Order: sequence, then C-alpha cells, then structure tokens
Amino acid sequence: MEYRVKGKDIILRQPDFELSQTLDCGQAFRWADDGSGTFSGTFLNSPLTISPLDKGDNTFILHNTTEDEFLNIWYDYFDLSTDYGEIKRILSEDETLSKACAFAGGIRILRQDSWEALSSFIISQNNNIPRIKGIIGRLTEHYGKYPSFADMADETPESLAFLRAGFRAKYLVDAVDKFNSGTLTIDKIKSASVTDAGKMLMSIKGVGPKVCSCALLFGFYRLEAFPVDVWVRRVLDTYYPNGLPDCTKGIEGIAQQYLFHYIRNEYGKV
DNA sequence: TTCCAGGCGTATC
DNA sequence: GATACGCATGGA
Repeated sequence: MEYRVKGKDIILRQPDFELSQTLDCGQAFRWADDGSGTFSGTFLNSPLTISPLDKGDNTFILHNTTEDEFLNIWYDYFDLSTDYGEIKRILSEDETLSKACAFAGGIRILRQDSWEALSSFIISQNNNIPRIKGIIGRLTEHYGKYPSFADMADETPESLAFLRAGFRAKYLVDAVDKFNSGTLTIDKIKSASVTDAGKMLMSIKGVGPKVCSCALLFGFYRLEAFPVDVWVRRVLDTYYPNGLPDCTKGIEGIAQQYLFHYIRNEYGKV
C-alpha cells in the first residue's frame, strides 16, 4: 500500500483490490456505481467517492477526503493492512480456489460496522441482492443515515411496513430490541469466542447459521466464519464433498468470498 | 403463471 | 436430528 495526498484527494496504490468485486459483491449493500466504475458510499457517517485511476498500476482516487480520514477510517475499512496477495498464494494450493482467486482476485473483506452488517444480513435472507439494496435504501432514506439500533428503538413490524421487507421486519425488530435491552451488546459479541459469538447472534429471531456467519465475517471480521448459502452449497457439493481443503484454515471466510463470486460466474448469473 | 432469491421458524416424525 | 412447508415481496 502506498498513497499520496493530491489536493483534496488521496491517490492510493493498492494491489489485490478491485472496486466492483469488493463493493458490489454482496458483502455490502450501500455502494453505488455511477456507471463508469466510480463508487460512492458511506461508512458510519463518512461519505466517500472512489474511482479507479490506472487499472494496470492498481491505483485509485479517494475523492474529497483528508489524510487523517484516510488513515483513520478508509485504511481499516478496506482492510489495507492485510496482504491478500499472500492469502491468495496460500489458497491457490487448491485447484478450484486457485481458479477462484484468479477470477476474483480483487475481492477484499470490508471491515464494516457490526450493526449495519448484522441487520443487513437479516434483511438478506431468502431475498435477492437488488431487493436487499432497495430495502436498505428505503431504510437509510427514511432515517437520513443508516440507523443504529437505538435510532430504531420505537419501531414495530407495522411501523416498518414502508421498507416492504416482508416477514423480515419482525426479525429486525427482535434484533433492535435485544440490543436496546442490553440482552446483547456489540462489545460482548466482539470479545467472545467465535462459537459463543455465534450463539449470541443466533438468539435473535431470524438469525440462523447463514445470517450469523455473514454477520461474523462481514460485521465482526471473523475470517474463520464460512457462510453457506445456495451458491456456496453448490460449490461444496461440486468441488468439496469431503469438506474444505486445509489451506483454508483460519481464512475460510475469505476463501468463501472468492468461491461465491466464482460459482456465480460459472452459472452465468453475476 | 410459476419460480426463485446470500434462510429461518415451526410442526411433525 | 432430519425433513417439509410457509413466509412477503418483486423480478425473471
């Protein structure tokens, strides 16, 4: 990772990073491509627009930000301290993963806000990505930002009807209530073992193994969490009937992202 | 019209 | 513990 300040922008050189693969691959739902490959989005209360500058040189422009904001927010959010080149070398011991890494080598795991990731993946269940984005878009438009669980304390399934989230609204309300009552806290989940953290998350109605592992991976940066959805189920059935290869140990979640992107392409449905 | 989408709760055996 | 089924919504 190298960067320099240029006026109001930051010029970033970062290999193993591709914007659409990272920002529009189903791990986050609030980044929008303007049609030219420039993405705009928000983390916590900080907005950002980021563009590819020179694909061959792995350079990007972070528009209208400061060096402080880059180092304190975006450096962590884009997981720039992690060497994905090394991770891909490790995973590429396996033939299928080697292909997946080659196909989608620009994926990075975003270090998202825990509550946003958890609530987003509650919304994601038995749903498709365009509609997930629509529901989350209505939620953020309504609140003028992504609401915290405290912001949503008075919501009921009925008051959330405007989301058109269907049966998921009551699950969102249950999550909101459990955090506002202190039955669950983000800090406790963060500091627990991955097993205990999973149990806490699955005490929420509407959070089963899949939503739980997505929340752990994308909202709590637990790289060993391995979400199994219909797509990954196809990968496992096709390539790994006897389980994941040893090279994925500890970084199953990253492997999952490469495989998820790869299999969706194989089926011609990206 | 029917099927499906980054699943899960519930009933039933 | 496994399996079947319903669930809100909307695009294909």
